[in-house]
Amino acid sequence: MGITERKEREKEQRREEIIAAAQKVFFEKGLQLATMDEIAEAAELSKGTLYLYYKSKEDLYLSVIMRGAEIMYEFFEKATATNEPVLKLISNLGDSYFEFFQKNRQYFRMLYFRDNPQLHKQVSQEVLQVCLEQDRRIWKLVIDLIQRAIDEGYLQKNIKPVQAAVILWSSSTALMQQIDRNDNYWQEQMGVNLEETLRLSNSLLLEAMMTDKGKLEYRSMVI
Amino acid sequence: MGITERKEREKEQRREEIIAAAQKVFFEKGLQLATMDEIAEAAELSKGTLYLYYKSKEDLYLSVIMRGAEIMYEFFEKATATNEPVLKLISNLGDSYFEFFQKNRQYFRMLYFRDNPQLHKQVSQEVLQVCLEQDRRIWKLVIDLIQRAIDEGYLQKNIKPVQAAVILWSSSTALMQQIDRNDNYWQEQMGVNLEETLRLSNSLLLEAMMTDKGKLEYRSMVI
DNA sequence: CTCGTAATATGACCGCAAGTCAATTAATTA
DNA sequence: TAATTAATTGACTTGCGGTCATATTACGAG
Repeated sequence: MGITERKEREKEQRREEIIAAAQKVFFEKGLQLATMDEIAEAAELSKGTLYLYYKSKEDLYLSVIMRGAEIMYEFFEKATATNEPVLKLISNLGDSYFEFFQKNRQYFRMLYFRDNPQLHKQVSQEVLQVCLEQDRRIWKLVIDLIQRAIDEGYLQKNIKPVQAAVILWSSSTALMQQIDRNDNYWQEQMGVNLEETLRLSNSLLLEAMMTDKGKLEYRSMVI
Repeated sequence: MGITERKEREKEQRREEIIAAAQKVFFEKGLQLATMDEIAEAAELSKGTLYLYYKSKEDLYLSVIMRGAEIMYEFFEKATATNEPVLKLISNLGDSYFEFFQKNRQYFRMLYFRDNPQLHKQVSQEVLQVCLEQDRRIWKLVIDLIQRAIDEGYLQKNIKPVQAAVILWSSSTALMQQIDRNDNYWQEQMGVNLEETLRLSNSLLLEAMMTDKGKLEYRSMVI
C-alpha cells in the first residue's frame, strides 16, 4: 500500500517535471513556436509520454498559466493582508498587480491567452474547470475588498462591487498589456509614460467611485 | 494602354474577391481553424493563386482586419462630425465604438488579434506598415478631439490628451472584450450588466478628467 | 488567323508539427 | 523466476501552410 502512494507521488512529480520543461520552452518561444518535441527533449522524455500526462499542447500551456495565476494570487493576498485602511488596500492591490506584471511578464503574457477563447481549440474540460475555479478565487478577493470599502463608507453605495472590480481590473489589465507591447512606441513617438498613465487611470477611477469620506481619507493618505 | 488599365482593375478585383472569401471563412472559423484550402474553395480559386495575391494566411487575415478598421474609422468620423459641444462628441465617440462593436462583432474580435504580436509569425512588413498607418489615423482622431476639449476648458489641462485617449480607449476595449466573451456569465452568475458597466466606466473616467466648467456642461447635457 | 510570349492559374508535392498506437522496457507481484 | 501490469518509446498518421514545375489563358506581332 506504501507502493501505490509512492507511485502516486512519482506520477505527480513527473507531471511537475513536464510542466517545468514546458514552462521553459513556452517562455522562450511562446505557444505557437514551441513544439511538443522540444518540450519532450527539455523534459528528457519522449513525446508520447507527454501525452500520457497532458491531453494536448494547449492543456500543457494552460497548466503553466495556472502556475502563473497562483503566483499572482499570492501577490494579491500579501498586498491585502495588512491592517491598513481599506482604500489603501485597494490601492496596494493595484500596485501588486503591476508588480506581478513587472516581475512575471512571461506569465502575464500567457495569462491573457486564457481570455481569448478563439485560441482554445484543444483545451480539455477538466483543465478549463480548474482554471475557472482559480479565476473565481481571484475575483472573490477583489470583490470582497471592494465590498468592504463600500460597507465602511469609503466607496459609493450605488456602485456594485462587482462592477467596480470589473472596471478597475479591465482598465489595469488593458494598460499593462499596452505597456508590455508598445511601451517604447508610446514613450518615444507620443511622449507618454504608460506606467504613469496606469497610475493616473487607477486613481481617477478609484476617486470617481469614492464617497466624500473616502476622498478625504484618500487625499490624506496620498500625501 | 487601355488594356493594362483593365488588367490592373481585374487584378484589384481579384484581390477583393479573395478578401471577401477569406472574410467569410475567417468569420465562420477564426484564424486558427480556417484553412487556406477552404478559403481557396470559397474564392473558387486554387490555393496557389491565393499566394500570388497575399504572402501568407496572416497577411490575408490582417487585410480583412483592415476592412474592419476602416469601417470603425467611418463610425468614428460620423460620430464626431456634428456641431455638438465637444464633450458630447467625446461621449458620442464612446457610443459609436460600442455601436461598432455590436454591429461588427466579428471584426471587433479580429481587431484584437492585431494587438497580440505573439500571434504575428508571418505578417509581411508591407501589410504591417499599412496597419500602423491606419492605427495612427484612428488615434489622431481621438487625440485631437480630446485636445480640443482641453483647449476649450472642459477637460483638465494637466492631463495629456494622449494619456486621456489611451485610458478611455483601453478601458472601453477591455470591457467590450469582456462583453464579447463572457456577458452571460457576468449577467447570470454575478448579476451584473456589463453594458451598463461600460457606460459607467466611461462616464466615471470622463467626469474625473473634467474641469468644473466641464462637469457643469456635462451634467446639463446628460439630463 | 496563328503562333510565340507573357501573364495567370493550378494542384501535386514538401516540410513540419500535433497527436496516436503497437511494440518495448521496467517495475511489481505470485 | 516467470507472469502480469504499468510506464515509456518513437515510428507513423494526419492535416495544413507554403512552393513550384506545369498547364492554361490572354495578348500582340506577323
